Amino acid sequence: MTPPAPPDAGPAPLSGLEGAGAARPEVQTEGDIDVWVVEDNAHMRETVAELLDGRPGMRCGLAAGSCEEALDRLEGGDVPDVVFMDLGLPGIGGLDGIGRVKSVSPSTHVVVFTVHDDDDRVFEALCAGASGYLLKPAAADEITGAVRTTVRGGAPMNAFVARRVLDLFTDRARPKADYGLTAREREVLHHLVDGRTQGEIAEVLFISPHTVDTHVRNVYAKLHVRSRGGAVAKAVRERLL
Amino acid sequence: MTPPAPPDAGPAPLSGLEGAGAARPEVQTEGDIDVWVVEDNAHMRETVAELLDGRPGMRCGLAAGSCEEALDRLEGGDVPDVVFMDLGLPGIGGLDGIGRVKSVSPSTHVVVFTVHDDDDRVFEALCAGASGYLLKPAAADEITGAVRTTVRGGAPMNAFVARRVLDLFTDRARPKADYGLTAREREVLHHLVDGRTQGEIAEVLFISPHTVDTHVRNVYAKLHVRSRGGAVAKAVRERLL
DNA sequence: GACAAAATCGCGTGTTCACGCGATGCTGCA
DNA sequence: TGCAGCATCGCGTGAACACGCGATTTTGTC
Repeated sequence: MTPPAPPDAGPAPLSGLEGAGAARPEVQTEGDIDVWVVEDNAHMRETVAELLDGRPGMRCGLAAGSCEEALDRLEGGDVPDVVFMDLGLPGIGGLDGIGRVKSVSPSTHVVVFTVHDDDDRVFEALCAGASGYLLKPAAADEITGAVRTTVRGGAPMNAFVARRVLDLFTDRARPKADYGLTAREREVLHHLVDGRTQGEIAEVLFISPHTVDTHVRNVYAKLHVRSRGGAVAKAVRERLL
Repeated sequence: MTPPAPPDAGPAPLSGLEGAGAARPEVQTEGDIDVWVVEDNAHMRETVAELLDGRPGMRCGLAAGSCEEALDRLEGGDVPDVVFMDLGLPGIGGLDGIGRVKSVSPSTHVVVFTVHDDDDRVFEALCAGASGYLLKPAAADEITGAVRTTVRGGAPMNAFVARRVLDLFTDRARPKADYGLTAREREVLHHLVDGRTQGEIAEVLFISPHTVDTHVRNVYAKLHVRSRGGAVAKAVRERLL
């Protein structure tokens, strides 16, 4: 887990909140982390952009109001290190935007930045390739910290989003239909998934092939399928074993 | 994501580090969060236990050196809110321990507390039902924060563990063997998974059943299976579609 | 333009499957 | 004491499958 310690300008100095457009250092070294902000709310966009530009070791290379704008720049050849992506965007939504950004530039880390924290959006965003999930409102240090964490190979998200991720991916949420299969039927189904023929199953279970046949029929009936392929697919997909 | 705001005694007062066994308040209200610590290193165990007992709103109900000890108490009827579980334990290991604790008391949150952060252990721990993953060494506030976060429905873990979780569950890490299937073969395989017969597939694709048969054979050869069930299972399990 | 890979089509044969229509025991439960 | 649910066994039939051994055409690439 030891962070690979890539581009980082050391611990962020306690610089406090930057004043509105005051004298900010315009030095943008090539080694800086290039962060793009895609956010339709102009005020929020500017605030974040200024925050990023005001911190050493990072800069805001683009503050776009839409995915289209960012994608244009991307296809132009520019490649940011991190993209902060709002989800509630006009035109190409943020969820689609994540996938498009990643397909054009797989090395770019996309961090979702949104007020929405429902299961579906979290799930889809992460499946689309997001490397982090930040909730608005976020403190300045949360945002800059997320940038540094991300380029170091971490996935910034709070504990509640993390829990959602866990629940989503470990199926604790899923009801897990069982179709009323008996133990014996499940056992037979298991062998079917392993690619065995009815005859082979009969040998393994020390029962008649006819009995296996009966079990298979019952499984088909309960799973509402009419073929081996359908039964196996349903069993694997819905984890009925 | 709004935390359901359950038992919580407000923000932890900045109590500093507690002195060694000094006069600590022995008030243990029934409403306190009951935390058990399972950790074979006596010094670490005592340190954490004292930390927990020293904070308002929580108490350490058990400081055990082994899973067996904790499981005995569990089966005796005691049910903690949170269990801090070390992974490198003698006897029943921590990974097994998680599953056992959860099976006896599903409502108990198990938080892993370990120095190990490799993929396999993180994966197995979370699959076994862990609600969080804390890395040693951890600051006092990290530990008590993790307790509060957990009972509020969060999953405490740092950004690097979170990234591991993401990578593990979204298969970004997995090489994703493709067995050299051609586009057409993948298409046919897809229909097989959907439970269609070769004749039906032929109709859908406007080709001869013989051609479908050939494709199916090639798929079998490439997947090293000799039956429909085997092919479908492999396709679904390894996401070849 | 040659060559390889892929996609297409064909036949025959033995095996396995899906399903129709039975049947007998055993167990738990009302 | 039923009676339902489960597991077991049996036979027959037509369809689908797995595989052996061909073939031609299309497509892409060097």
